[in-house]
Amino acid sequence: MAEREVDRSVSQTVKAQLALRDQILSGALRPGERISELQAVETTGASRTPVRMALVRLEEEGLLEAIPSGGFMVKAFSERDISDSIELRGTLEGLAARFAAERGVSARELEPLKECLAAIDELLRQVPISIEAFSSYVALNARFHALLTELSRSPPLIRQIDRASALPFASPSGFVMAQSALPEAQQILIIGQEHHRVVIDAIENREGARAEAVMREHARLAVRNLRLALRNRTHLDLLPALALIKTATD
Amino acid sequence: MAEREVDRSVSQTVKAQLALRDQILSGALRPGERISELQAVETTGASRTPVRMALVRLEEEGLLEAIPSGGFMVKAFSERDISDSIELRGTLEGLAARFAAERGVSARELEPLKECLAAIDELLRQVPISIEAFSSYVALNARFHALLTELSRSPPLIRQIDRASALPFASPSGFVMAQSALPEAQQILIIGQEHHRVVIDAIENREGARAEAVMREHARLAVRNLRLALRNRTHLDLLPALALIKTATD
DNA sequence: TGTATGCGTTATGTATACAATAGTGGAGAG
DNA sequence: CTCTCCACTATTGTATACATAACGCATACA
Repeated sequence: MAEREVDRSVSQTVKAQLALRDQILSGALRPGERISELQAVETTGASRTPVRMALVRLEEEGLLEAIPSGGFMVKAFSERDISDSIELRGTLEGLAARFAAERGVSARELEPLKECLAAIDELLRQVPISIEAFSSYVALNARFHALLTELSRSPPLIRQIDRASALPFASPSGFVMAQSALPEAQQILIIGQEHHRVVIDAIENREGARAEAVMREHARLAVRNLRLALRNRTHLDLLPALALIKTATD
Repeated sequence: MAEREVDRSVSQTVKAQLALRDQILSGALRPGERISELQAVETTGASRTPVRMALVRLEEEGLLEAIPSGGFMVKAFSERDISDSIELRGTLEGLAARFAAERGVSARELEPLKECLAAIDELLRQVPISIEAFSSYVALNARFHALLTELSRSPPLIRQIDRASALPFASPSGFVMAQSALPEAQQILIIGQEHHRVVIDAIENREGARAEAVMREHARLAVRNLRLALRNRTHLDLLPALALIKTATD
């Protein structure tokens, strides 16, 4: 019998949660597939109690679905579910931007946002963009959105946005990855960057309505691009998050 | 030793979750107070495993907060947290109304909404409104909002709205309860009812922007009323949900 | 041949035992 | 008298044993 290798650095619950999430997002577990606790115990190395806690968390996170008769299955999403999630997130980010604008933000707090902006500008100067630069872009973009969310100073809203981003395609990096599958990718990234610039400007000038509007437009752009990207699925094999979309068209 | 009385009709996990939620919302457990598993085991009648699952769920729900060193405590909310949550919910409901309007809703689907509307009208005809009628109003109002949310036909959005309503004051009945503490309560309920009427009309005529706008206004009204109600706290002792608001002014 | 019923297996729900850690109180020394 | 350190206790984190319910298969009967 394999003696259990216990890693004491992180809790078993967290370890199991991360491992299971990886399995789901990587597509190792397919949508609709039932997830067996025993199997999860073997693959994660934790015992049943932490595995169960991880499963409950992932269910609340929206990646799993409880089966009425017991147990959990990997949730399946339709294309519309995904695009709705993106729009949902854009709406919440719009509210965050408005809060930031209305409540006032010091120049010092905007500094890191502007640094992000400048760094992204630098990356986008390359035509065409390299793989490494693209991956830096994804990270910077996610950071920009996270910082913007923080500016709202509203813990409930921040929490909700985090939740809404649990679905990989609803997260900023999800946007970006979907867009990367399009031929006109770089042009789209530049438009998105323009949105970022406008929202900062609106927040600086305390124009709440404008800040909100541009973030919503930002999300609508992402929705359009996602739709386009899904039309030519050829490029999308690389996107593990796509594994979550049901194969059957509903 | 007391033999454990096992209720097989519902799962122990659900039973524990409901019991704990009750304890929190009723104020039996105060904000900031650490919640002891052993104590929860005694009060809920379930054993530690289901209790822990319930605690995890309540944490994801936003009612509890994980303590870094282990365990959970009852989350405390500032007045702004609550008002932000109401506005957040209004924003999401606005999106739901817009989706409903844009995607089209059959007359048959609007029927139950209109019945709600009529029933509420009937109740509000009493001046002043009786306690029983008021409690019917709370239920009908919650039902109206739930039905409206459903019309969006967007599972991710519906899910998110449910989540956003976990905080008691962010729920429609929370709106109503806060409003009920005001002298001008009935007048406010009538204004709210007017909003309901407008959103139905907008959805029927497929005016997405108008449907969205009125739901957001609806929430802003609730925020204003909450602020007013909190000014004269005298009436609010009756609102158990208030137990979640931190006592210390931050 | 098809359907229904019963039994067996498997997986989940629940309970509890064990381990480890953090917090607390007391005692001793400076 | 106060501060620090050690030990003990209480509580959480983890593992596993036990109970129970669901699913599948096989067999028998219509």
